[in-house]
Amino acid sequence: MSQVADHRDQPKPDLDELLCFLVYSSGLAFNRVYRKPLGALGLTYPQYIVMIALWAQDGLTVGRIGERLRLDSGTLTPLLKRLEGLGLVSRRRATEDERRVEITLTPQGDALRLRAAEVMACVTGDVAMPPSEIDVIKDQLRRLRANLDMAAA
Amino acid sequence: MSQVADHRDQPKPDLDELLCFLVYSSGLAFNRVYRKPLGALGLTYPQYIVMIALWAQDGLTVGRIGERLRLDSGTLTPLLKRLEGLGLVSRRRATEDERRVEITLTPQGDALRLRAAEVMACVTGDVAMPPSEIDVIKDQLRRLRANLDMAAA
DNA sequence: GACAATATGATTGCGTACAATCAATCGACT
DNA sequence: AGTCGATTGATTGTACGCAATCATATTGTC
Repeated sequence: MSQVADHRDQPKPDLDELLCFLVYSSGLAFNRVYRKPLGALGLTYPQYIVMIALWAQDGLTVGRIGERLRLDSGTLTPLLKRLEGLGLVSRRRATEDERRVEITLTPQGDALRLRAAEVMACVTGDVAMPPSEIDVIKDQLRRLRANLDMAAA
Repeated sequence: MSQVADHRDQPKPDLDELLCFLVYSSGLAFNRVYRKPLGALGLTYPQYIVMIALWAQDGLTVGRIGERLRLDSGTLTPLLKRLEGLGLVSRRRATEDERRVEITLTPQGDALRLRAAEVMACVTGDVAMPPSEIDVIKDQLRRLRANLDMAAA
């Protein structure tokens, strides 16, 4: 009994059945939630995560920031120049190795830490899921991302 | 007993402890995995999901595509013009309501369905997680996204 | 020292994302 | 017919994200 299959029998995947689309659209949704409170600080979401990286460890080079955020210099260079224009960070060539550019928080950049913590708490509330479940999602996303990284390498 | 807390006691969140960053960076990782196989078809990831929406239901207007993909006309109009330039879709004003622009698959656009299915299967392999676990993640992301949508509304 | 190989950012070009705004159209009501 | 309000895309401007390329600086080797 051979099975006949024209393309009407092909799965017509609803986008919400695709893991890739759920990740993609959830990222857009996060961005929309962050837009307003971060906008009050003058930041975009990618700028915010750069600041988080610097609050955790100041004085990183462009390359190290890129490793942590998984972004390349084509993204980071103009972004960091904007943060510099906002007076939140300073960029200067390392004296030991003039290929490197070290990014340092200014006092204003450091001071933003507290207001940013409020944004984080606010968004955590918007997620509106129990901490135990959030931990599960985070663990799954870490493993998913690791698998994708492996495949893209 | 008042507690002293300077900012060194503040949590210095590792980015990988933040749900928002895991979603964000997983989206970038998906994009990187899709880039090569989709590039062979001449598509970007957002163009690919537009095509998926059209393969599921042809003849959608710009606005309806935007609803399904959660993108606005500022994103879709140039994207659809590129798909038109690739010969995959046609754009024409609806005669009944000339505000609407209907997007229709060309034969070439429809034909791409099969090659796209191979890409999907390939990426599904790259995800490298058991289907039961994928179903769990998808369900969690749907609920997370719904909560974020609620907060952003 | 000379020179190749490597490392590191910067630049350019293309394609999203989205806010804000605009233009055209439609619907309903007078 | 005329007009007001709402709908729908298109346009503009800003900001990512990344591939490809470039310029500079460093390291290793001779």
